[in-house]
Amino acid sequence: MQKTGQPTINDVARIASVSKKTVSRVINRSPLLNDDTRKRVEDVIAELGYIPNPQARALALRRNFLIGLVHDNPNAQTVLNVQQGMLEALHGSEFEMVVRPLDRGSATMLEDLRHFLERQRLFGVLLMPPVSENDSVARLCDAIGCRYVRMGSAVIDDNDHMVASNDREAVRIATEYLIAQGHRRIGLVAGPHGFRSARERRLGFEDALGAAGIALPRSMIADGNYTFESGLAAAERLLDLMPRPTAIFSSNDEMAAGIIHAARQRGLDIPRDLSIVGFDDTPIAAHVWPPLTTVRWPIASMARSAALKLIAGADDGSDLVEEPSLFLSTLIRRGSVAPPLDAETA
Amino acid sequence: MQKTGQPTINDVARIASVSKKTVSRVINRSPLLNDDTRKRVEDVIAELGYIPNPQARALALRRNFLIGLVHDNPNAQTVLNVQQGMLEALHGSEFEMVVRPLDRGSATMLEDLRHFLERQRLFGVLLMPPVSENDSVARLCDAIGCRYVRMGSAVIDDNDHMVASNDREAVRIATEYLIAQGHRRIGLVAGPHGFRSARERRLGFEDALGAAGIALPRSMIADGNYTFESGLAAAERLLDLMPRPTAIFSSNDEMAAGIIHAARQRGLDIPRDLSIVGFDDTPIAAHVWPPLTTVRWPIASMARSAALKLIAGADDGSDLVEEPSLFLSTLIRRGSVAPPLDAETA
DNA sequence: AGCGTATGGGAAACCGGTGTCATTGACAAG
DNA sequence: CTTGTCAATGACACCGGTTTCCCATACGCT
Repeated sequence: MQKTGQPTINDVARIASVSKKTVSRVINRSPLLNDDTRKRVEDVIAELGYIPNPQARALALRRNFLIGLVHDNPNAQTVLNVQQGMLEALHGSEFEMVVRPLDRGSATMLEDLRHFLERQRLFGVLLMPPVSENDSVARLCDAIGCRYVRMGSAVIDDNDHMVASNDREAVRIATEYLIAQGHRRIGLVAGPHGFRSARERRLGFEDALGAAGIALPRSMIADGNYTFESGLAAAERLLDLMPRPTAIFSSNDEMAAGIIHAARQRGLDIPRDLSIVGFDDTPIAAHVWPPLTTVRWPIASMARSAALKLIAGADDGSDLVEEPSLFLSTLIRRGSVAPPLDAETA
Repeated sequence: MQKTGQPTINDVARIASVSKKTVSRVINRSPLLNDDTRKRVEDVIAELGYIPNPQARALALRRNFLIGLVHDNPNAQTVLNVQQGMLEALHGSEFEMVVRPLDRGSATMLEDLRHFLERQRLFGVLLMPPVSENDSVARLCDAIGCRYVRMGSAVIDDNDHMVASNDREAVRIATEYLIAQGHRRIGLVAGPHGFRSARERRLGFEDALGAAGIALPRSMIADGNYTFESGLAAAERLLDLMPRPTAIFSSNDEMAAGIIHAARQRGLDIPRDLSIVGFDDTPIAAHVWPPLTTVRWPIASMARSAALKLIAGADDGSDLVEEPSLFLSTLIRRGSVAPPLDAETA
């Protein structure tokens, strides 16, 4: 009877006149193998174009080779950067990536995730912010026995479960840069409540102002939710102030684009009348006019590292190089910052 | 001995005092079952929280429940919209989505894909443009026995394997709109060679001009490659012309943003001095100033439909509703188009 | 009562791998 | 010449489902 599908381990074993087990040993690079035998089996494998069936392997090994990406991040570029970083790490391994967006705000979010994890029995999941900041999600993974690594803007878990950037420090440095340019009235467009990144960035902002002895009236802080529109609305509030700020730090680029928009509508020139610093260094930052000075967040590298952490120890050759847990963001200087006008007159 | 993992079909069978096969029948809703038995088994399943192991199922059924998304599209928003549409379709089914970016231009691209498909034995793949336009990829899927559906901007395969938008017609309508506003010198920023969408959009543009009896000198066409930078460069070429165009159709939004950028650098006012129409309706279109008049491409719906086509017939309850194969793009009018100045003086 | 037939349900093989343990032969040590 | 050790390999059960086939019972009919 003609076999229809791909060759199996049995075909290889039969043709090479060895047992399945020996073929299995060849595949798994067992050291206890005669070189002649190995060669013979390898030849047959090559000739047949045999590829082990991952489903069967998964069943026998009682674990599968799927890594989940769980996210509820609204920014497409960010999500795709993470995907790219993950896939880079998974490339060459036997793991594949399955993507699971979560509906933040949905009451059944946790239940959905549990269902997903239990059904698919994933080898591990990578948690993207903001859902990664949710401790009950991490506890759920633990309870189910699913490995996980969280990405975030501050260290909120042990090194094996965490890959973080130093948002607070990065924003402090960015703000210090504005201060060094001579700015004293600096506004903040904050991120949404409940986002750890929003909090870290705000703290970094306050750190810098505090260290420079600059007062931060509540009116200089406007809330946003990381969207273009919210940035626009926040900027309108800030630009109505008398005197108005000479610089604004925006907690992400998307909102910074909204701020630019708002400033332009009032006929303000950037950076002459208003300096702006963003965060993320998404493509939008380089595409607005003027190009945005912003903080670059090494997101793909973080995701890559997170994925490597996840599959570390999964026998398949991945060396036990300790993956870093902290990634440093850097300030990218472009054209949206200049000294304030009133500094020149001083 | 304490079982460590999740309950299996054997546990259910033992506790319900039936055979594995009967449990299997319950799971698969076999009609030849006594209601009492069914109830009893269902109770045990609920009590244990039993969930069938997809790996074991995949092995026994000789097929798995993974749908691949194969893409080499540089636009993050587009890719994510497709993912969202796919996941919508897959939601509630037992299928999961695995993502596979391809390195267009890589010589081993086809070999990489073959390797991926053979190893993972995917149930099916969804092909995004531009790779979906590559016939050898489709043939590869056929040869391997992997189902596939292609997304594209023109019908290039039979309805079972294709979900298309009507780019040509949509661009014709968009261009007719520019003509109706009074424009006669209209430039085109074309997409990259080898992209079907680029060709279709160009053809639609030419259709409209031809029907209106407007000549299209070669100089009015500038090549781009769908990136912001290429749009900027193309616009610089077009805006150097004497007389310069009063309107430009850009084959996508990203390049349109570049055109806006270039126009602004020359002190041109949009839309007074230059009207611009884009394509895609990505978020960028609403965020540039002025908001971009563009063609909206129902990409998530297309992806949803494509995924439904893929899993159609996979027993699991999905009705045999015939999924549409052609999706209509629509013109979204925003602020980047106005009548030309010289029309007013005429 | 005897018999065919439909229906519910079980035993065992199978899917394609891996783990455990036994077997074999070669060789060094006693 | 035995015995022990070790390297190389095979036999067989197992992972958790599905499929095939077969049996037992209940029912309708003559």
